[in-house]
Amino acid sequence: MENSDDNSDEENEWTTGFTDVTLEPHPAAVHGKHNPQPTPTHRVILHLDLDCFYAQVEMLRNPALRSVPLGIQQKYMIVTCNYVAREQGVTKLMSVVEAQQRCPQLVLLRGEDLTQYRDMSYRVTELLTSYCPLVERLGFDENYVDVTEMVERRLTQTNCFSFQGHIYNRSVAGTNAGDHQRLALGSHIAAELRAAMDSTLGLTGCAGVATSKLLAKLVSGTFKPNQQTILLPEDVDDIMRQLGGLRRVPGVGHQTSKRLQALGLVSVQDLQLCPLADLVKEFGAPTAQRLKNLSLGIDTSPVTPTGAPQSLSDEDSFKKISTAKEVLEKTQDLLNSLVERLVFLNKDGRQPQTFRLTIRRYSADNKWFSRESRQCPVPHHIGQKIISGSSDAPAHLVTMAMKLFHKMVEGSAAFHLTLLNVCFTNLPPRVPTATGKGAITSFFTHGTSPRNSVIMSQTQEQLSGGPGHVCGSEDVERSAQSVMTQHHFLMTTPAESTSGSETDQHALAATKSVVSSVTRGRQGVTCSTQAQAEHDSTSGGGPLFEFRLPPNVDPEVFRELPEDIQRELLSPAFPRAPPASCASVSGDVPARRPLCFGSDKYPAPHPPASQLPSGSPSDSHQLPGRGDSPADVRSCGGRQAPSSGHGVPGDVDPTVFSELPPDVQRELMAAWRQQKPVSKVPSSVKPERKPFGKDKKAAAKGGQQNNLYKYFKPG
DNA sequence: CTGGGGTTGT
DNA sequence: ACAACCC
Repeated sequence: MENSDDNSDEENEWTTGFTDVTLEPHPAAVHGKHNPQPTPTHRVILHLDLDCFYAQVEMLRNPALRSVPLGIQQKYMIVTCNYVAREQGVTKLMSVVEAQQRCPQLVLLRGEDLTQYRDMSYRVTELLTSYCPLVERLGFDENYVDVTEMVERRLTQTNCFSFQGHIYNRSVAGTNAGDHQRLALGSHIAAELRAAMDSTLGLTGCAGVATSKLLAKLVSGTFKPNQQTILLPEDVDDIMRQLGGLRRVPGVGHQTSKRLQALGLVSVQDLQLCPLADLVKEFGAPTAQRLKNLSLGIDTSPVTPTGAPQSLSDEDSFKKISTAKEVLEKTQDLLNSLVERLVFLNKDGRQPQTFRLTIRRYSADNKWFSRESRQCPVPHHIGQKIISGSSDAPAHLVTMAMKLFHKMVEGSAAFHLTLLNVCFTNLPPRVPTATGKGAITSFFTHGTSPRNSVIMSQTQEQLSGGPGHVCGSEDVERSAQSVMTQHHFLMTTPAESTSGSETDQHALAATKSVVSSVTRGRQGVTCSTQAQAEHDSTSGGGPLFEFRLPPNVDPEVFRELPEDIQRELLSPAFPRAPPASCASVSGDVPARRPLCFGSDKYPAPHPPASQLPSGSPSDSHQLPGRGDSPADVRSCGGRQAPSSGHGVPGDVDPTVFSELPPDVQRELMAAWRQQKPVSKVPSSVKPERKPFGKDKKAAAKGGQQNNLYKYFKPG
């Protein structure tokens, strides 16, 4: 909402001190007992970092991999590996050869195709966003969350404080949580978010709790894996100096550290003590101040909600490409998958206005450096074709790409490329329409729409309540109602939409039925796909995605469908056969495991995190919606089985459940826990409900129900 | 034998 | 268009 920066009308004590920093680090954190006012004086920032993310995704898909050393390979590199492999000396960014020397039984999976990782990554961000709107992504496996407002809210609801997880450099027992109320509350929120990630997505990770992004990130990795750590203000200087090399400061990259080294600065302490004037000469005032602040552990940068991506690119590297024909074919492949991705992403109708082609030329000397690119505008009608799934759009794009290519490489000259990249940028900011359709499509967005986010987070706050506050069932009901209402919008035409819980339940039942039929359908379809060819995935000049849509599918309608369902429709076989190396490990590995949790999907031989070197002893699984007694009961150290039996009623297909948006999942679970409204949704809502209406266009403009039924009709 | 993505700033 | 940063 527009008043999201609301806390600035009060005087804030903490902003001024940072600009003229010549003093030592501590911002003197006195959030005091003398000041019981709710005015937020200190931020509480979380950094969440998933454990060996790609490996975790693969182990979710095939739990047999949990017990073997697993590496994810891109070209000649191990980009990440599970902890079994790490115990045997495999590390991130190690060459495949060395990894295999250290660990001959290492199981390798190809990780060049990021599709599933990206999908899961956005599910995580989406889940976090459903609790709190201020979520910033950093890569695929890290998120910052600004939980200041949630903390302030809980501050008003409790006067009993405790820490969850570790405290940097200190013992929990010897530290008074009452002296660090906000960070203490933040640590509970961190634990809840991690528990939510585990129980709804089956993913584990670390968290850091601190007063800035910088500090939260630095502290989050103190105890790995799957643990969390708080940094108290009095330990800021320690953690900074403990870093040692300047290169380890986030924001100081290779170039900057080299320039600093040229100034004689190598350790964090060197930079802390360096006169600002010296830095200004080398870097200019703004960067100089920023660098010095970083060295002091000072970082005022806000958590900026990432929202929908601002660019989409697809690239491949190779040893050599030296003919125009090869360039054309590679470009075609890249464009096919890029366009496909854009359509997936394009639930909200964004249209790229710029296209860019990037190359890397081989050069023995400066192998790494040279990337060159050329870009051009995307004509409006082409953009239209792209996002509407028109079959000839890629042809136009290939033409554009080759023109751009020849702006960099002369037609007659010899060349040697080692990389090609195609990229859509300049995606226009989304304009939420005032119409009903706008509201509907906003439901389908990645949860990154501010409007959507705010709604969800408020809902969630009501659900979770604060420590010490037992959430009233009224709150739960109202919250559930709000989400049901959105489903109702989704599933009914405006004419039918009367308010009332009964209608809402029918709408929800319809959702379940529809999703159920499609997910079940695909399980029959998918089986025994090929062993992935050694070489590249998708063909040379393979069919455009349009051809893979069912014949009578309106692309516009298609765009409105949930992502998972879109993907299923586009590639029913979902070609993801376990590579040969995997087959040797477990002959039983199925052709394709649906990418979601649930007892029938993930056999869950052990609950996801339970076999990991145990998390912090105080980790509890406080599920949202369960108003727990005040925070001092944290001896509930045992983990409840997270992913398998988390309270989904027996008459609900876990597959169906898992395909619902994460926030809706939580709403439903909350409602089930309270034995509330939706529990009486009939279990036998099999596709008996009649599809009606066959007018595609009319359906697309109006309610979604007809369209959905058209796709998923039982026949 | 260093990947396949992303963002911001100039 | 590129360089820097992040993972």
